Amino acid sequence: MSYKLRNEVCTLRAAETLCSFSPALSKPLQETGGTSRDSGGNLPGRQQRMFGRKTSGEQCGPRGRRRMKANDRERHRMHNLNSALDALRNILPALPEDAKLTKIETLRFARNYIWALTETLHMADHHPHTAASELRSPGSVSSLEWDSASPAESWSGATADELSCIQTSNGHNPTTLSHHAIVLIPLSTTGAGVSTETSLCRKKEVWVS
DNA sequence: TAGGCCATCTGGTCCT
DNA sequence: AGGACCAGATGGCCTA
Repeated sequence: MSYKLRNEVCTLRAAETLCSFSPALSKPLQETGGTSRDSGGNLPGRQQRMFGRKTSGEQCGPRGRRRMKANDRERHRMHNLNSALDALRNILPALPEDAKLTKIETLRFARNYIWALTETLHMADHHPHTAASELRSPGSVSSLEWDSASPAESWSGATADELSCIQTSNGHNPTTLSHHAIVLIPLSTTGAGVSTETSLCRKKEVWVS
């Protein structure tokens, strides 16, 4: 089962569980819960257990109603947060269709990506005459953790103006992506003494399309 | 089977 | 008072 499908099932069950608590709440969920995740599928085990769980939201009375409203808002808030993450994933460089970054991966990759772009701009200011035609073929490879917490440190092997473009694995199975890499193929401005390829990769494995 | 990831519920805290 | 935000808890699914 793909990552995406797994989450579809998960959200579906939660949605239907919610409906079981209060049919009235199913509407906002369908409207905002955003996404295709809320449609289709059957209702296996997890929901059965959720049905059985006694929550304060199930209780009638003012307190129970307040809790249910708060739960609804919280759910809505988290859906918005996830939508923002999806939007962020969409503007990150060319990931394969099926490959969805996890939340933490998305944030870390975005951070690293921004860092790379910033450094590229910075170096472009210092070397305005540098042309894309000077792109060289990759040579040595230095592997870096894909979700490195500190891009500036992790990418110290390459000067900033080397970081020019980003490629990704084009594997179709999302689980394969976790074993492959997103690779920054650098531009060389001087052609001397610099590493020619820097990668963001997971599990120390570099894969270049 | 353990670990990772996820959605949801929940109570506390802060803000308007 | 009510909403937003946060972090902990819970439980399901998947992969290695």
